[in-house]
Amino acid sequence: MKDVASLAKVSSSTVSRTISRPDRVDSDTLSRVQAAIATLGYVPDGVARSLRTQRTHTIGMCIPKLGHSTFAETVERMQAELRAAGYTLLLSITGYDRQQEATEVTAMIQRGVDGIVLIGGQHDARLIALMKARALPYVVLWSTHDDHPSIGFDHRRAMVQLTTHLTDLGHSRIATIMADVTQNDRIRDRLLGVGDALAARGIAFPMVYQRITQTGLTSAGSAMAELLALPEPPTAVACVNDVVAVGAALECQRQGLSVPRDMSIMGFGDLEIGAAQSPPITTVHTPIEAMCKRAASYLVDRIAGKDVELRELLPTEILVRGSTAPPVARLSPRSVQPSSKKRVARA
Amino acid sequence: MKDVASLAKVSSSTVSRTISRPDRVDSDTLSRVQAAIATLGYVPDGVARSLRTQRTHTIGMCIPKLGHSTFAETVERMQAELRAAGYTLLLSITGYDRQQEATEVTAMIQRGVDGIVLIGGQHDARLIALMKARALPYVVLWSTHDDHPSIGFDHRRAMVQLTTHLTDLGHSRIATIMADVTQNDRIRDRLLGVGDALAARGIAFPMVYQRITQTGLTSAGSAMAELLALPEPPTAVACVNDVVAVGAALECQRQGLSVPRDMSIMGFGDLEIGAAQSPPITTVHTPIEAMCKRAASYLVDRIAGKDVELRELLPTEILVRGSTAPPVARLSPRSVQPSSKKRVARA
DNA sequence: ACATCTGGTGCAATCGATTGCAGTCTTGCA
DNA sequence: TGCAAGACTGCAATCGATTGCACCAGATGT
Repeated sequence: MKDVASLAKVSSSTVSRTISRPDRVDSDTLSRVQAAIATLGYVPDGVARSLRTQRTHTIGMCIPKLGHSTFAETVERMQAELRAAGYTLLLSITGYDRQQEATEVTAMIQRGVDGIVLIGGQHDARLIALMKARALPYVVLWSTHDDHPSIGFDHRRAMVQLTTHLTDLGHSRIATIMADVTQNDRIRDRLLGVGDALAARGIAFPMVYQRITQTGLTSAGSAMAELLALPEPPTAVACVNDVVAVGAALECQRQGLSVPRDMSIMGFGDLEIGAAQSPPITTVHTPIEAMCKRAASYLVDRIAGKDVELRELLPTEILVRGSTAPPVARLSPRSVQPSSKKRVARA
Repeated sequence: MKDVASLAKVSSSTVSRTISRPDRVDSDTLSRVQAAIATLGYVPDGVARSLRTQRTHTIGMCIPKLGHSTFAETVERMQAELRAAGYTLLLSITGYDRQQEATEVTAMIQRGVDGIVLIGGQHDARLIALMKARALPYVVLWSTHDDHPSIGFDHRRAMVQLTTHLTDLGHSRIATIMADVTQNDRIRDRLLGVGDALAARGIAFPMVYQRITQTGLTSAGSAMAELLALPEPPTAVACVNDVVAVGAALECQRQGLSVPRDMSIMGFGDLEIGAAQSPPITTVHTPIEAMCKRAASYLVDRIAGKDVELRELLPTEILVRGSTAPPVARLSPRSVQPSSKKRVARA
């Protein structure tokens, strides 16, 4: 910067102003300085700028997993939104480990991020305290909470609707393939939703019907195989997400069962992998783009010092597709629907 | 920091040393300072430290896409490796847009990243010049190049092997579903590999057999449909990656064709989505973990000032699985193999 | 003709750490 | 007892920008 200044025969203040507020600089001087910048290939030092302005234009984001999951899209969207606002994303993948997350976010805070994006409501208490103490803007995605600025979906309600769709079809032996509930409030809510819907119809929901698995086609397949091996296997399975649903469907296919005739299968999240299947998987659409848009603009506003709030539940949309149909055993003519037709219900 | 210093009745130098080189501080003083740090909840300012040390412990990474692709795993691995070395990842997704990539990486450089990770060999010339001018360590993943520190695979050779597997089975009408070659040297190499293998056997490779598509189950399905609609459809299809292969297989299934009896399908990359299919997709395994390990340690060494080089081709492994078999028309008893068995060849 | 305003520029303090050097106090050894 | 070595600690410069304030010249108003 000093070199630029002396080459253009101005002070460093003017160089600085040339970059940050060109309108405050005489047009003659401006072009002289710009020429100097060009010939010297000067790139301003963001670290020094950040030290002075106390702003890094960097947002930290922690997600549990990137692999075959919905979070990839969340990251992609979030990154796009933030880039548009002039921010860069610091990413960390913490594998559902709260402690790890706390460590990583603390490191991010040390690096001076202007804001934080987290997934879900369960976090290390000291981490939350740290962010609040520093008045560091942050936002929680994928679920909504009283004690966090957050935007998400009503997982429980969506699952009630989805499960009610199954009971309406006449199913009474309904199983779930979920992930470990303790690590994840969103999945807990989905499981509760299944319970709600079944309880409302007085349908039993025995523990043997509640399988736990990792997200992944293979492990989902094993879980499905276990269900099929039961003395009285279910006629329908609600899965924690579309990947698991596809894994379950593939296992059925492998065992010579037809979906949806012999087994109805539901997913969650409306991923392409589910939509492209034949039959396509009945699921619930989660408007990730809208979620990321709102979250990003909240964060940006918050960083700008605005006193905004965010505590929002976005509507979800049940997508009834070909993978669910009435059970063969107790096919009641009244409730039969052409299973290939698409029906939509709003939440 | 000043507060901590005065509370502990030492100078700020000592506070600094307490954090960075505790062995240089008297144990009494040390504990006094640590106590002060704890009571004040002091977190050192990484930006200031970076300004002074000229090191941010941050690595910038640009990838083309995150969605349903192999790059998710690359990011996840890379992040894990770098974290272990004390680095945080700055991520940007640039959608195969070179200009965008240049802009984003420049922004990262301004933010003071210690190193850069890029995918593939095609980049904006000014960007490369900028990195070289600043002697900024960087590494290219997924393909190897003379003019970049790089580590990848021999896509062409792997594809030759894969295609030769098809010709060995007796196929002579072999099509490809690739992505746009102009944006991506890796895909170009794979396409060249198909050409090589076919030329070696004197088999024609007409343009109608060379479909271009986006990665994605749905668009892959349409490409497959187009191939099937040809007056003389292929008997085997080599796809740009496993996602596309699965999309193609699903389309076949939808049209009532059986894989591999009526159509042999090959993928690339050994993703779970391909392995979990029935039949599982024949593909080539790319050792992403090893690649990321080597790349990360190269970068770390480079940042540490070591004068290391990296220009490596990692071995790939052809995984012959159930989705490929001899064509029905010219089934020659000698070359038939049980299609569910797995056979492995090293590259 | 004089006071006032305004646009353009430079000075110098500041952001919050790190670190070479020098000073002080022990301790060890001859 | 004297002196060197060694262990701690503090001083102050430094990293590279930003920005409030002061200053100056020229324009404007009365």
